[in-house]
This record gives sequence, C-alpha cells and structure tokens, in this order.
Amino acid sequence: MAERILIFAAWPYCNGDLHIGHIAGAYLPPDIFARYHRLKGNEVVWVSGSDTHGTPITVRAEEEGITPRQVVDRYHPRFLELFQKLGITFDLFTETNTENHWAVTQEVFLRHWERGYIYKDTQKALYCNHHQGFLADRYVEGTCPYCGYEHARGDQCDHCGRMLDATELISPRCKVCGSTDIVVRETEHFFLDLAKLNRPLLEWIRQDKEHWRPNVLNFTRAQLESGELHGRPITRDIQWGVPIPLPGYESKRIYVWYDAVIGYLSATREWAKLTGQPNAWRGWWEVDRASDVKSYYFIGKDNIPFHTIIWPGMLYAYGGLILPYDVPANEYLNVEGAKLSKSRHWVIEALDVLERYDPDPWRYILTVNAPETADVNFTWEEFVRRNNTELVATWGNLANRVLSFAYRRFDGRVPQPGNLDATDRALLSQIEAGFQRVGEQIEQCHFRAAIIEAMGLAQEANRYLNIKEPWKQIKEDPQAAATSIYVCLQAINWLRVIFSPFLPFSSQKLHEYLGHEGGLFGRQYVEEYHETERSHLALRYDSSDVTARWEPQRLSPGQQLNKPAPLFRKLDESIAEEEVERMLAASGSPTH
RNA sequence: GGCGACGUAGCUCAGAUGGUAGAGCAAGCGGCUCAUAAUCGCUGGGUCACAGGUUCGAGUCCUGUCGUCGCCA
Repeated sequence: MAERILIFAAWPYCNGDLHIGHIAGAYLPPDIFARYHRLKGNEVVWVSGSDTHGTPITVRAEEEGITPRQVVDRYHPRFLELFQKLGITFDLFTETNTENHWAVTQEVFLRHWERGYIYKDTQKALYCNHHQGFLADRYVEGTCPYCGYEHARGDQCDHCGRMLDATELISPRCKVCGSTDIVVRETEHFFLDLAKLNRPLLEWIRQDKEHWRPNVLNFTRAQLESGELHGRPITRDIQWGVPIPLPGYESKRIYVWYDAVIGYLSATREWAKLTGQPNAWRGWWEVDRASDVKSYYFIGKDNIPFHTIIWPGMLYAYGGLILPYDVPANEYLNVEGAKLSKSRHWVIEALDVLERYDPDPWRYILTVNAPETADVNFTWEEFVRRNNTELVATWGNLANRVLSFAYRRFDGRVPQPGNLDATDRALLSQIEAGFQRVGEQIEQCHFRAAIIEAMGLAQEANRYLNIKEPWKQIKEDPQAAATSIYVCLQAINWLRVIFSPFLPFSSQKLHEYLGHEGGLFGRQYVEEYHETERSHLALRYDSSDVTARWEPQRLSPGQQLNKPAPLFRKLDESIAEEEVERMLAASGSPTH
C-alpha cells in the first residue's frame, strides 16, 4: 500500500542568494527523499517558499530606496531559477506575501487567540520622538553595553556576538531618521503562550521519537524538560508583514517567525487549490484523515527550536493537525575550514557555481559529504577530487566502458545473453539487493550512507568486468562476451535508477543511452498565479507521465542503444586553486 | 553565563545497544587495456583532543579541562 509522505524544507529568507550550505542543509536532502518516494510509488506532497516578511527586508529596501516587495521580486525568481537548475523538485515553491498565506496566518492567529494560547502584554521598546514611531530592533543602533562597540544593532552586537535587548543600548540612534531623541515606552503586543504548551509538548516528545537524530532529540528534550518555556511575542511595531486580524492594531504586524512556519500549512493549501481540489490539504493535515501521513521537516541546525518546539506547539494550540513525524536537521557546512558568512564575503553561491559546473557533481559532493551528524568541511580540492575519482572514474567510466563496448561490438543493441554463471548471478543479485539497501538508508534520511552504498555497487560492477574481461572473451567466445556485456548493461540499467534520486541529470542521460523512452522524472516549471489583488511566481513539478519505478526492471535483449557519451566531465586540478583564489579575492583577505 | 552537540590515520569522513580501530583519497608495488591514463588487487600509516573514573574490558558510559558549532540569556 502506498505511503503518504509530506515533505517540507525551511523557508529561505528572501533577502539574498542561497549558498551551497543552504543547499546541503535543507534543499538537496528532501529532493533526494521526494524523488525516491515518488519512484517507490508513494504519494508525495512537497512544499516550501520564500520567507518575505521581517525587518531585514525592510531595512534592505530602505537602504536601497526601493520597496520591500521589490527586494522580494529580486531574489524570489532567483530561488526559482536555482531550484530548476539544480533539479530541486518542489511540488510547490511559493512565497509568504500572498493573499492565501495572509488569510491562513490570520486564521491560525484567531484560532490561537480564541483557544487561549495567545495573550496580550506590554513590552518596553524604544520610541523615536522625532518621527514618532516605535523602533524594531534592527532600526536602532547604539553602543554595546558589554563591549563598547559603537555600531551594535538593537538585537545583537556584531562585534562581541551577544544578543541584546534594544533598550540596553547606550546612546541609541534611530536608523529611520537619524534622531537621538529616543525614549523607552510601553507598547502592547500579542504573545504565544509557550509556557502553557510545555506540558503537552513534553508528552509528545516522549513518544515514538526513536527515529529522530540524537542531536535534535537531545536538544529538544532538554529544552522541554527544563520547563522554562515562556511567552514569545508574535507581533511587532512595523508595517511590513501580515496584519493583525483584530481591530485597533493597524500600526502593528505579525512577527515574521510566527507567519513563516505557518507557510507549511498555507503552502499545502495553495498546492491543493492549484490541483483543483481546494480541500485536498485536509487529507494531508487533519488528524482524523491524515493519521497515516508522515511529515518531514528538512532544516539547518539553527532552526531546530522552531521546528521541534514552537511549530509543534502552534499546531497543538490550533488543534486537530498532525505534528512533525521527523525533523532531520543538518549541521553546518564550512568551506576551506572557515564558516560561511555573507558579511565576511565567504560564500559559494549556488547559482554562481552552476554557471561553471554541472548540477550533478554538486548534488554528489553535497550528499556524500553532507553535514548529517556534525559540521563538515567542504574544500574545492575535494570537490575536484571526488568528481574525478568517484563520479567520473568509478561510476561514469563504468557506464561509458560498458556502453561503448556494447555499442561498437554488438551492433548498437543490447546483446542476447547465454546462460548465466555464478559470477553473473552474483553481480546481478548484489545490484538488485541495492534497491532494498539504498532505499532503506534513504527512508531513514541517511543520504550519505545511501550514496556510498550505491557507489560501492558501481565498484562491484567494475570488479566483475575485470574478472570477465569481455574484451578477451569476444575474441575466443563471443557468446560469453555477449553474456558479460548483457549482465553489465543490466547492472548499469539498475544503477541508473538507484543513482537517480541523487544524480537525476546524469541518470536521465544514461536512460537515453540505454535506449529507454521518455523521462525518468517529471517537468519543473514556473507559473505566475493571480489572486484577487496580488500575483506571485511559483515553481511547480509535474510528474504525471513518468513511468520509472524503484525496482529492477528487466532490460530487453535487442533493445536499440543510442550512441553513448561520458556521463560526467573530468575537472582540471588547477580549478581548485583558482576557485580558492576567487574566494579569497572576494573576501578581501589574502590569508583570510 | 545556561543548555545541546562535536573533537578518530597526511586530507575528507564512518564507527546503534562497550569486547583486540575502518573507508575513500594521497604514497609504493603488481595485473589488465574495453573505458574520460579510467579500472582491479596488494602494502604502509592512528597513545581515537587532554586528565581522571566505572568495568574483566571504553572512540563507545561518567566527571573535569581545552578547542569548535548551534540555541537561549
């Protein structure tokens, strides 16, 4: 019976391009997971979108003299372009500045309010007498009370790294009008009553969590068992964001963290509308109809508390919706031994490198060295090395040596095999077992182990070739050579499927060289959707005509092959040095 | 400062429930020549951050120290 898998990825903040750490952490793993489950014949819904609200975007807009919407309009399409180029197959990648998302957010807010999980309270906040407005933390700058740094922000000091309350700043200045005529005033806000949710969350975290990653589970457990959850403000004194659905709060908006996680729900509802069945989302979310649905949230480690405490708490407070089944958070990816940092200009932007390199080598290295259990270190040298010695030499070369031999010596067709001997059967049964072994690893979100397992199978096939030596067999016993080559073609035909969730582009090429019709996967496309007053771009995925399956289908003798070409390009070793130079130049530090 | 993790061969990393340290790459030697000089086999190399403790026995459990990361204050 088909399983139902609901997949989410963290909503990328729409004020800059995504780097390879984001891809490795939150977007590539769920894509592998989604592609695999679709091949298995399971029902998959996978949604995410751009997080478009919050002060970082308004600050950015004001600095550039444009509107927040224009900031979103710059980066959101670039996310869509990147996900297409990398083959990240969301069923829907939308954004939060839509009428749908606003409506769902307000509905959740009101429900939390009515059920008593939101309360009103006052906070002390900085108020600028000059332009007569409250200052959200990023709109104020001053001297850090801890280290004396003069340009500390209202939420954090970039010099000593401490988190601050804006009211702690010494001699604060308004970033809106430059005034120093700033006072502390009381402001009324809404708070999510997390203290009230502590107990139910603790009960939830104590059952059926054996499959969670230890770091995620330990962290969450420790937070909940401390019993120290406290109310958290969900509204702010700003103008950009979802309006509060109660009268009298027109000058305030819903805090971005509260609306962003609701995107998981609102995007599922948008997806349902787009499929023509607006109520279909209920079958994926409502406890009485979705008890069999497993929901997975792919995120980076900085996001763990939002997805294992706050969002589950919000769902519980809403009532009747399923809580996360798993939150396979990844750690961080460092580059050349240093933390990725936009402000220090130490980044590898995904869209940028896809100008120079194919997507599959990136998908490969970001999977085989993924930060699943600990921070990892990406180096360009390793990128080139793994591309050349693993992708090109082990897997690509296997496919190429088999295909070109078959194409030249067997008239461009899959040869008719004779009787299989023990060696032939051993190889085929090993690869056949790969569907099970690799599949199990993927299902447990062990993508790294999964791709290593798959690469091991390619090695087995190379070993088989060295034992059989069809280039000798063909001179002495052509039928034996035909059998060996058939066995190898069958092997790479299966490996084509086994590798396909990880390496969809090269698997598709191999699919064609082997003479198969159609595509292994569906089609990604961007569409513009119009609501009553607004419109937005979204990335979609259509797999309605895909016939590929995660199973060892027999390759037909006599099938016409197409002229093969190498699956992967070998990279010159000088590339590693050049790319590091490029990064050092961009960071402005020759030694970093 | 509190909480959660991480620190394993030159490099990048694996090592549920404790039982004489593993892989890939790099280095050396050998086989093959179908293949993008690709492949296959063999060899060398580690006081598992440091100091204690529990145990017949600890990268694997406990305590402390140092270093790194994240969350919170």
